Amino acid sequence: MNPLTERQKLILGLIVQDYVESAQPVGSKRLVDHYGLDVSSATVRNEMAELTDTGFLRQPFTSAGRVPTEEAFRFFVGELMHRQELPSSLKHTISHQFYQARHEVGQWMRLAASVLATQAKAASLITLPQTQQARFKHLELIVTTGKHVLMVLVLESGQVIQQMLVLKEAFPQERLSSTAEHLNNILRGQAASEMPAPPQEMGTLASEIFLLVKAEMERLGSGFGEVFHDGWTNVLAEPEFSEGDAAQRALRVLEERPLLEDLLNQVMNDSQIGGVQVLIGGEGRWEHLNDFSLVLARYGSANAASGYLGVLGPIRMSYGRAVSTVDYVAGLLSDMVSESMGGTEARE
Amino acid sequence: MNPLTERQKLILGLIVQDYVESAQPVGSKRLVDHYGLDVSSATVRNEMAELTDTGFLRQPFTSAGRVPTEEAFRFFVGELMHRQELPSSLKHTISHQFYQARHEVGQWMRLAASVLATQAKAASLITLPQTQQARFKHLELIVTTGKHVLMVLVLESGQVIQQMLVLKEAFPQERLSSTAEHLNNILRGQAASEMPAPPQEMGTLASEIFLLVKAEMERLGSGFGEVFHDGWTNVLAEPEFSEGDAAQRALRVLEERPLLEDLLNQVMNDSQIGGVQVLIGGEGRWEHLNDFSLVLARYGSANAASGYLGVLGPIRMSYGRAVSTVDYVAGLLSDMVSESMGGTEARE
DNA sequence: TTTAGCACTCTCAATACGAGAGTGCTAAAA
DNA sequence: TTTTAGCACTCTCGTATTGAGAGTGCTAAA
Repeated sequence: MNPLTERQKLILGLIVQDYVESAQPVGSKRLVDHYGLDVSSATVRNEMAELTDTGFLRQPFTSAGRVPTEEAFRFFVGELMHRQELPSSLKHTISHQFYQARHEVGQWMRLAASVLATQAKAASLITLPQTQQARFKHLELIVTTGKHVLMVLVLESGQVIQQMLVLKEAFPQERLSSTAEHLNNILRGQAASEMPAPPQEMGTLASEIFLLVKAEMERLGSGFGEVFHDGWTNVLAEPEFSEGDAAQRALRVLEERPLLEDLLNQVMNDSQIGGVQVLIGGEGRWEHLNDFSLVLARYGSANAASGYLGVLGPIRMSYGRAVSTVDYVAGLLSDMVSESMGGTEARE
Repeated sequence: MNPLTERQKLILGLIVQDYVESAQPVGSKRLVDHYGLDVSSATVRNEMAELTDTGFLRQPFTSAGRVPTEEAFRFFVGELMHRQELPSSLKHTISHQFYQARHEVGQWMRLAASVLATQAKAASLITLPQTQQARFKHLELIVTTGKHVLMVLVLESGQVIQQMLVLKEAFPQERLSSTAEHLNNILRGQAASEMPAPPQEMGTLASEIFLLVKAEMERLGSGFGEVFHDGWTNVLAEPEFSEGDAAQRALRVLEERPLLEDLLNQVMNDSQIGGVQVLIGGEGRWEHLNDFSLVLARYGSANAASGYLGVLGPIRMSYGRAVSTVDYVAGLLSDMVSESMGGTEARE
């Protein structure tokens, strides 16, 4: 209830720090010995008793050391933690790697997943950058052989969708090109929701393609598409998951798509690009995350495409490192998005 | 040494079957009771003692039941197993789902991973279909805004590569289209290895794009690209992985790319499309797979693109189900590949 | 060759016990 | 009033012990 004294904050911070490193309950004596406190262990014990009453610490059993509660981690993240920025030499290396991967979105994603996982020593998740509302930009139809036609659909956000179509009959490339050109003129700048039914006078070929384009843009609007990830072995290596079903529960976040979509929508629904959200434990809402924490951010640019990224680790994770890593990578990806899709903001 | 008698084969088969279901060592009495053998448990014990000498069974400790060795599973898969085909109603449902996903390769992959994981109750892995040698088919350059240009590169295998380029100066669409057309004429049908250096007389823009195309096609040639997967929770749910580091070792197959590439290259190097390879235990060569088995197949069409797919589960897995599932899905994907890239075989 | 019978072996679960760690409390010191 | 030393107390964890039970291997008879 009462605000914590400075000394209590110090002790709480040290307990969190020690527990994060050791995964062991922390005792009063250990605290005094290792961190050179200028009070005795008895004094620490008194403070610890108080912190236990306040709900920040708990004892696994009568005479073990103390373990921080989820509440303590939330307090730590909110008020005690200081970021552990990546060394700038490392930042240079990383941004150089991103520069080399600049051409292909899939490569950014894999790289970002790998960097997040390695630096935060946790599992990482990233969704593809997507627009709120997909808008048509350009359509290209390319004959491959006979009835097989490759449809390449470009959205204003820069997303590209490719589909292989098998038509009922073969058409020459010129016919397909002119059809594509025709549709380009009709559809440019439109969202799926604004598209009418194909006009009566439109040819069979054109209206078939029209409907495919519309259907595909509608499909794009739902869900996050592919989710990239890395570093699950980091999580499985943590002692708290060496037995029991916790690890399995966490993997469900990856494999049961609705779970992840629900989670991101609820946690990030009002978050701006630039901030980092920390979810500690299931927060009573997500049982399968009961022993895990998530550090999440949104990246991209507000009026073009944006996506989510984050790391998942044990509650006992190094938040200082995780938050600054997530923040840094989110910034990098935001730069990548606005650079490579640079034109799109000009629509304003 | 001596070939097994029919009765020994029967008993070995039953032990494997029972152990797969129960995950418990199998005793002689249990065998007689549950499977209605018309011999006594003492007789079974004698046979079991012999099978133990031969190396097909082992006892976890002096007086537990018997557990099949890896050798036994290999024998089982080779000679005793009968496939457990999926019910045909299920096959219909599945092939219908594939039909609906026919337009986009990523969707096939996700669907196939999901079907494999669900039906074989194991983790699934699939690589994208790729050609041995990427051949240029078509290039398209699309202005997005100002200096930002989208490059769409189509290969004869049907693969499409998209890249966002930022040029040094802005060009009008017509200029880019004619450059693309020019390159299309020069490069059609060529593999990266056959491409010369860009001719001197070629313009700066054209040769810049030329080099990008070449570099990208070379990059494509190495590695499997993205690997789709599903069903790791199935594996983590197995009792043998509830503790220990086995689960972590298995996930490394996914997260350490060279491991997977090495594995697929060695196991599948001479395999034809149509066959199923079974890898039981690490086979002494892959330590991290020591407690796991893999059922692998190649799909695609020999002269167009092909890829690998398979499931990973405990050694104690239901091979009958896994083999027929992998085989069935491989067949489906092969059909998808040859249908959607149908034209390509015509090159012959 | 098969089978009944039986002694034997080894695991697993339950129990007991001591060492050790860390606490909470009390009373003295600052 | 706050801090500290001292100490009894509590509880876990590792080790040792024990008994029940499961399943075997062997022997001798069918």
